[in-house]
Formats: sequence, C-alpha cells, structure tokens
Amino acid sequence: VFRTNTEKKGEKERVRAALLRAALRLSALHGFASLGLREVSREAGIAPTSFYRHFADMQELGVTMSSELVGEAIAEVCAAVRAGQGPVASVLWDAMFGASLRDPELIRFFVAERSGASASLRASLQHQLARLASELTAASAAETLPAAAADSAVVLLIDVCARALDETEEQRVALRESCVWAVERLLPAPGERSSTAKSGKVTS
Amino acid sequence: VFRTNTEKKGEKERVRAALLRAALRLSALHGFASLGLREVSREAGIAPTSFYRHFADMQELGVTMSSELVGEAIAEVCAAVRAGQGPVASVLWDAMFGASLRDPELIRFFVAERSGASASLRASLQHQLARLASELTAASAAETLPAAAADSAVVLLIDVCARALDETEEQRVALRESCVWAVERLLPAPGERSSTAKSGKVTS
DNA sequence: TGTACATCAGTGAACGCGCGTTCACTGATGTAC
DNA sequence: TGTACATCAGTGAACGCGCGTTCACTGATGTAC
Repeated sequence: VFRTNTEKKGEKERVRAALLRAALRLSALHGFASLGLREVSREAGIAPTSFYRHFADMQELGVTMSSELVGEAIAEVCAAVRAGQGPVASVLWDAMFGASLRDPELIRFFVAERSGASASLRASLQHQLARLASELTAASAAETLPAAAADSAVVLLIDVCARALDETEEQRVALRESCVWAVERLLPAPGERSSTAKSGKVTS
Repeated sequence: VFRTNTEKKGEKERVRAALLRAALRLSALHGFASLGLREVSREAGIAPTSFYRHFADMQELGVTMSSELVGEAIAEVCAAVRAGQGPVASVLWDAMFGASLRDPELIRFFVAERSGASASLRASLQHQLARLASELTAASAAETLPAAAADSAVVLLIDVCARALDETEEQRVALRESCVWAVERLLPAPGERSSTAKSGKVTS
C-alpha cells in the first residue's frame, strides 16, 4: 500500500514523457494555444480519457513542459557558462545554439510561448529565462550593468537561436557573429570599460 | 454599376474596422491563434455569416491586422525617429512607448504574434519590424554596424515596451533607462566609437 | 509459497457544445434611362 | 423626375465535426498475511 514500484511506475513515466514530447512536436506546428487534449493524446498513442491520469488539463501539461523540458536545457546552458573557457558571449552562443540543434522544437516552444497566450506558461518560461540571466550576471562585471542587461541579452540570444535554425550554414555563421557581438555589447566582461554614458546625450 | 459610393461603402468600412478591433481586443485575452470566426463576429456585433463579407478566413484578418493596424503604428514611430531631435534611442523609446500607451493591445499583439503560430502572420509582422529597423540603420553610423544590429535593437525595444505596460510608473522609468541604454549600446550614433572588438577574445 | 485483496493506468461509449461553412433570402442603396 | 433593375452587406437555419469531460469497467501489477 505504501509503495507501488518498478514496472508499473516506469510504464507510467514513459507514457507521461510521450505526452510531453507529443505536445512539443505539435506546438511546433500549430502553437501550444491551439493544441487540444484529444490531439495530444492521439499523437502520444493513448485514449483521450487516459490523458487525465497524467495531467489535470492542457495548462498543467504546458507548465510541466516548461519546468521539465525547458528547465533541463537551461540548466545545461548554465553549466556550460559556468564551466566555459574564453569569452562569455561565445560560450553562451555555442551552448544555447548547440542545445537548439539537438532539440529544435524545444527552443521554438520557448521563444513562442514566452510571449504566448497562457499567463501561467509565460510566467514559468520567464522564470527559466531569469535563471540563465542571473548566471550571466554572475559571470560579468555586475557593478557596471543595469539590472536588465542580462535579461536583454538572453531575450536576444534565444530569439536569434530560434531564427538561426531556419537558415543556411552561412547565415548561421553570420547570425552567430552578430549575436555574439550584441551580447558582448550588452554584457561587457569584467574589467572592460563601457564607452557609452548610462543615460541620454550621446551625440546631440 | 461602375462605382458604389458614399453611404454604403462607409458602412462596410465601419464594420470591417469593428472586426479588426474586436480581434485585437480578444487576442489580448486568449492569443490570436485561439480566436474563432464566430467569437470575433460576436464581439464585433454581427452575425457569423457576415464575417465572410469582409475576410475569407481568420488568417486573412490576421494579416490585415498586421499590415493596417500595426503598419500605421510603425509608420508613426518611423516618422518620429526621422524627425526626432536628440539621441536616437530616447526618441525611439518615447515614440514606441507612447504608441503602446495609446493602444496597449496593439503592441501586445505585435510582440506575441511575431513568434506566434501562424506563418503568414509572423512574416507580415517581421516585415513591419524590418521597416523600423531600416529606419534606425539609416539614422545611425551604418558602416560600423553588423547588419542585424538594428533588428536586435527593435526586438528588444518592443519586448520591453510590452512588458513595461504591466509595470508601475517607477518600474517604467527604470525600464526606459535600461532599454535606452541597451539600444545605445547596439546602435552607436554616428561618430561614436565602439569599444568592443567585433569578434571573440575580449577577455580570454 | 499461495491466496485473497487493493491499486490504478488505460479504455470505449456517451453527453452536450461551439465551431466553420453552405445556402437561399431580405432589404436598403445605388444606377440606368 | 419617376420607375425598373442591379448590387451586395447582413441574416437565420441547418449541416456535420471534433472538442472536453463523465462514467463504469478491465486487467495487470503490487501488497498482506
């Protein structure tokens, strides 16, 4: 009565993962907001009624996609930044774009639903984004940066990564350079001096 | 037979505008992808079947929202940048955030659907964004900028504008400063020197 | 070990509902002469 | 000017469809003793 173990639990876990992957695959096509419980269950190979054994509704499934699937990818990128050698911006791009290549649907989901229709999903994805941003702030010269600089850098990063997936290899190289350049501008490494005054009146 | 004029045309135009505004209002709540033809028609005060007198389907309505509603707002911001006195970044923020305050649902639509589910709508909104980006490139020191710098600046700008709408006045001031700072970093005004090398190896 | 019981993921039938779309029609407005 | 006709935005009834959700049930797995 206390524990139900091994075989039974593992099987449930596999179906749950199938639902998450099915939803990810389908939202790359139509967008998460337009997904139906029956559609996702069909794609996962179970009866519609079985959906409820795993999630209360589509909203709960969406938040789980964020906290588990996106969360794991972000954790990898954070680890790469923490451990990385050389310029932060390059390490950051390579880690994030690498993750995007391994799982293109995941970053598309991330970018699209960060501004999507579901408030709870937006909030959950914003939290994932903030995790990476605070990792970046820690890796930079914190005292000279506006609080939102790292957030801006991450917003740009994921946007460009998602767009780069649709491009040719040549274009990707150009986008990498352009994105690394922008992130370096936004996140000067420790010791680097900013050439731009913090507010207004640069030219005039 | 050749012309059908005055009263009749004006009335049709008014219903058409009501449909566009209804769709904008509703997509601020649920997201455009989840809108139905019946729902929009109801909100606009017409019978569902009358929808077809104006648009072939929801996709066509969405693209029209982009080209007409968003298009007009972007044109205003472009004009402000072209005519503006002082630092480009400040003028840009004030024009864009001013437009956002006047029509909050419009910029939310812009930001959300730029990464949304409909490919044709995405493309149309990307076009609007590019119009503003090229205006900015023209206002800056073109020869020193990566091609995508202005695009990055505009992506950041609209993202922050949309988020600022949900914040207190204090927070908005902070977001303005942070966004202006970021845009200035990405778009140095003519004559300003960049302190960051174009690729890699800043710290090592 | 063997037996009786509890758990619970998965199921198929059924429900009421809102959807997109078609159709033939109305009636006000505009045009021809 | 008056009359007959054309146009066309808006309508209500009707259709078939896929949706989310409920329900009672099955049967394999795990537990108690």
